[in-house]
Amino acid sequence: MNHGYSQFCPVAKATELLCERWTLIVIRELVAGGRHFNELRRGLPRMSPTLLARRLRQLVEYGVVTKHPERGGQQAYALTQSGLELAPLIEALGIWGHRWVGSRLQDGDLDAGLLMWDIRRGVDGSCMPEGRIVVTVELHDAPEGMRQWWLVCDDGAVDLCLEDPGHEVDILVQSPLRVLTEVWVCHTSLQSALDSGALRVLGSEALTRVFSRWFVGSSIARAGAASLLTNPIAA
Amino acid sequence: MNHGYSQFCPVAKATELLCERWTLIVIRELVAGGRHFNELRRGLPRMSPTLLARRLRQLVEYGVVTKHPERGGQQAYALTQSGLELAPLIEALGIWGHRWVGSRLQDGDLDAGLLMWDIRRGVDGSCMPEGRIVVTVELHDAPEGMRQWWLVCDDGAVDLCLEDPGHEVDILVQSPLRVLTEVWVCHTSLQSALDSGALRVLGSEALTRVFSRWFVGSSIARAGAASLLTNPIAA
DNA sequence: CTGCATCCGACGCGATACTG
DNA sequence: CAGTATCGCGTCGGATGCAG
Repeated sequence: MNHGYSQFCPVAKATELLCERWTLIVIRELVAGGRHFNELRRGLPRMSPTLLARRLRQLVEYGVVTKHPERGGQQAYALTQSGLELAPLIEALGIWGHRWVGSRLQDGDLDAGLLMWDIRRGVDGSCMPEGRIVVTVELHDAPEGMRQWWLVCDDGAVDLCLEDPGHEVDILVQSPLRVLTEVWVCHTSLQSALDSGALRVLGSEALTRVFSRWFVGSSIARAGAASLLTNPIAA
Repeated sequence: MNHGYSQFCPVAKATELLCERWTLIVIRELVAGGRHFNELRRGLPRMSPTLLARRLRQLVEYGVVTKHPERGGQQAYALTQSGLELAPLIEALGIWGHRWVGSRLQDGDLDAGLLMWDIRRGVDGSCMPEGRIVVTVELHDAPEGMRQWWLVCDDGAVDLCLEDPGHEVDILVQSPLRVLTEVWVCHTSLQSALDSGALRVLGSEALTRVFSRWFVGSSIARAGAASLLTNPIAA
């Protein structure tokens, strides 16, 4: 017996491929726009490169992902049609997870680097005014070396730095890691985090108002929160 | 590190629970109506009872399944609200699997006992005329002892036997295991299997005509085939 | 018969280090 | 940057046993 289920059922055949450890998380990264090996790794900090390589190879083999070389020796991964059709499935899984296991965030699930990486690609750049806006995030209880971050927004594009890029800071965010994470995954509203005083946003009034529209939460979490509104949990 | 992903993303949290080995297949069995431990086992012939017990315990712990004793010392498992909300997800997974990995049926995926068990609960009993109808299935290339089956239909209910119940046979089906499986999962149409001569349905003309409406294929495979019609794979 | 618990062997996985 | 090499451990599968 290999790793299969020895079942003809289409659910079992799909599960054989998709529900091996890490596979769906890798696909989530690809759906979110990851293209290169080490770019994917940033969204998968606890996955060993060996296993990521193996999973990508499997996905290519099953026709879910393509891999082709770019100039400079880089390899570019992309979802095929069959992979793109997994996007609604990932979203449904996220909605279910948000609704039913979202409150089970253990301390071990908190990760400052992962959070900031997800924020970098998830904020709504179209909200920001023209020109360069620098947002500093201070996570005072994060591990040493992961406490201060800079998000440099320039015409919709966002850069993430762990070292001071030297620009003037426009918005300063201060929060415990857990609070910022819970706001980002739409488990707590930004407003209630502000009201409680756990999270602070400092800057000009105009910019702090923009912040609340810019910092909307990860797209998957937003979908989960939206489905909660239309379909509340029965008491 | 335990078995988690150390990620706050709702997809990762859902995956931690749902995408462990066998978990989704167990839920599929519950969605399909399985209630008791050994009833579930019939749909999971390659899963060890130890692991099934462990998975059920996990699902109860996460509030996806409830377990309560019935008269006679039996335990009844049932999906909670959160478990019921996984049904569309399972279906979507089945549709994807049918579309993209359905043709990857290896010989090891064929299982006469599992097929007949799935047929037993998947046929459309409402098509059958009043009174008792006995359908015999002969899978001549199945393993010794799994070659002849009786489906006794009585007012919508269907009984599956591996030994001759002694009634008169109304419909006789003869087929290789692979052909009947592929028809059941809607990978081959019943008509083309009949035309090729691989599959034979013997009996009165009226009953063999009923058979084609009765033997419609597993519900998950039907959903997959239907989605193929409305959304064909681009060439 | 149902619903597990226990033991053991195999292998998938994680961590770390290293290479073209 | 994009992986491969190696090794130890944990989890899974299979067989067996057993209580209600």
